[in-house]
Amino acid sequence: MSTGPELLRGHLDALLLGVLADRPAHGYAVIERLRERSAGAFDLAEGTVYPALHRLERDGLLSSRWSSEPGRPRRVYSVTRRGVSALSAHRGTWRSFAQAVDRVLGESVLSEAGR
Amino acid sequence: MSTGPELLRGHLDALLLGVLADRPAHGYAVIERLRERSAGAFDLAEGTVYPALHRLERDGLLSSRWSSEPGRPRRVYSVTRRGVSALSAHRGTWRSFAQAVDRVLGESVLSEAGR
DNA sequence: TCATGTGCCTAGCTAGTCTAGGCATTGCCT
DNA sequence: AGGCAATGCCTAGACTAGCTAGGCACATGA
Repeated sequence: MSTGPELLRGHLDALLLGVLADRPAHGYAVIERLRERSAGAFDLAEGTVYPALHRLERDGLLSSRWSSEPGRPRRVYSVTRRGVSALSAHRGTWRSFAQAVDRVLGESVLSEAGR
Repeated sequence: MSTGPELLRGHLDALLLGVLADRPAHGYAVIERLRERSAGAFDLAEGTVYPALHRLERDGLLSSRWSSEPGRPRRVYSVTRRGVSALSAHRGTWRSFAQAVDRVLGESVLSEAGR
């Protein structure tokens, strides 16, 4: 990740559900889309994404099927109904989190200049 | 934390520097200020905050002295010059991170409604 | 005197992410 | 034909930041 390590912690599920809510995709494509959508900020390793996808499927937020299209076999993931509502919850959580950080980081902007 | 576990990962240093940049404080007060400023979103355990303060001091971003005022002994932390610039860097990192998450989470808002 | 709030601290756990590997297919270039 | 890069899947184990759960001491007021 170009934004620095560790920042992602706890937000990955939301991001994966976010890209997949748009339209289904296989793991490799998820990584690319995440990189594109974030303008390069999220450049995740496969070892980060695949286990997370598996976990989300195990928890019923994603479902997968093997693509029947010719060429390399791909596991295509879709967001389930439960996944959609989980994403919606994640969005709310993210908003409060971001707002809280903004408040803490923002309120001392003025005092910063006077140092 | 009321916003959920794990989300804080990697953002704690920025938050601590943020509250202390306003004015120096001792650990216990840092926790209270964080709770107030975030409107209850960040309600951190002492076991989270104290080790982090120690680490920041070890890294030269904070300095501490024992309060000479009557009453209970308190270790009061101030942000050092290096801490101020670290905070500024953290602000930049936070902005790109938040922007990237917003982009990933935001772009599928419309498609969410049609489900 | 006994509980509650304040205030400091740390050892060890937990869990999500990352590292570092492995494997197979496709397509291109020489 | 051979080789290499890109695609595409996977997992075991390491790493580490934050959390749990405990300890200690003083102040205050009931």
